[in-house]
Amino acid sequence: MNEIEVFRKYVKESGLRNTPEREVIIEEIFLTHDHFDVDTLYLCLKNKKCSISKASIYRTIPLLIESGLIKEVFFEDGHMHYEHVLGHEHHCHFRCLGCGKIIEFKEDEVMDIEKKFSRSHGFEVTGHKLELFGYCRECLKKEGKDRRVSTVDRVDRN
Amino acid sequence: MNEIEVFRKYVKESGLRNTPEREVIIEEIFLTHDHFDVDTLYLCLKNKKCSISKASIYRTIPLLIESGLIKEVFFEDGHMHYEHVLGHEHHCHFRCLGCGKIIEFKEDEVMDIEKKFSRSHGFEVTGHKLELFGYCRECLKKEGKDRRVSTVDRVDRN
DNA sequence: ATTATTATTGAGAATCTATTGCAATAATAA
DNA sequence: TTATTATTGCAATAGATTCTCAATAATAAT
Ligand SMILES: [Mn+2]
Ligand SMILES: [Mn+2]
Ligand SMILES: [Zn+2]
Ligand SMILES: [Zn+2]
Repeated sequence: MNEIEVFRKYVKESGLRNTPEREVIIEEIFLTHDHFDVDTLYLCLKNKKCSISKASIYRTIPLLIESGLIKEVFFEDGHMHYEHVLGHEHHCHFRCLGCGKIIEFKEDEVMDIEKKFSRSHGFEVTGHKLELFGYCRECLKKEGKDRRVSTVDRVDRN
Repeated sequence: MNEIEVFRKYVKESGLRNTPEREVIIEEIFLTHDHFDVDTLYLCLKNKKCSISKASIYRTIPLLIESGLIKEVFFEDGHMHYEHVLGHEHHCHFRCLGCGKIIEFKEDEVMDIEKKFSRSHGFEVTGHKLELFGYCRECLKKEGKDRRVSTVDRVDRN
């Protein structure tokens, strides 16, 4: 099932109605694999044949989340950013404090942390969000200061 | 050095000026160890002898972050929430999707993830933010459905 | 201690994101 | 084809944060 089919199914099962506006929004979102936000999405659609009101976009976002198509990634620059869920396996993010670049990476060890916490607290853990931050290679080079450690692990953080 | 002393040092070194308003804000923040947000901080101060304008609070927050006293924890309910850095060792958060409760916990394994990522990418990782979410014991009990797994680990998530 | 410099304050205006009311429209079911 | 009512677009609104500006006050220099 592609994103449109998933959404149609969700809409039907929820007693909602599908509309061309909603499908256009979904198509635009899934045109790339990038993170996105409401405003750039709105402007992209505006610069094409089909312009859709911001209100409709804002009203569609929760439906896309509810239907499992997208999710919130992070709040930045005063507004929320989203990313695909369908067709993307779960991943973590690294944010460069120098240039703002976001790098995605896959990490299984977090599952161990989930399990450990779940076991020790008797909670059910359904997911996580992990963000690392620091400085990317380019930014380190730019600053002249090379990465402090290379093969040897860094010691004592705090 | 306590929080006031740290801030005075920061202010001096940065060529800024210290003010009673700023010290009152800092004192109020460090009165408890809880997460906080601008509005409740503003109301707390208003309900005491010393009322301080919201503008000043908003202008002080970045200074407190810059001086290493506090940091952003998460954006929720339409506004940012903060927590202490000074006097609090780094920790992760669990958020109950049922009741909204936040649980703090300490976790060393994330350091391994940092190191692993740092090594494999040649980046310098300076920190991280890990949030788990799911359902707390009370919410599981309330729902009748007990935690799915107890001693045996849960398998296959996605 | 006095004065000069200029960062900071408070009040309100302005901005920005996100939500909502409402009349017109259109998707579904009968 | 008709009836029902969810959805749309627009404008109004709410809420958080920033900004403007005149008055104030913290520091540095007399
Ligand atoms: Mn991502
Ligand atoms: Mn915390
Ligand atoms: Zn960078
Ligand atoms: Zn709970």
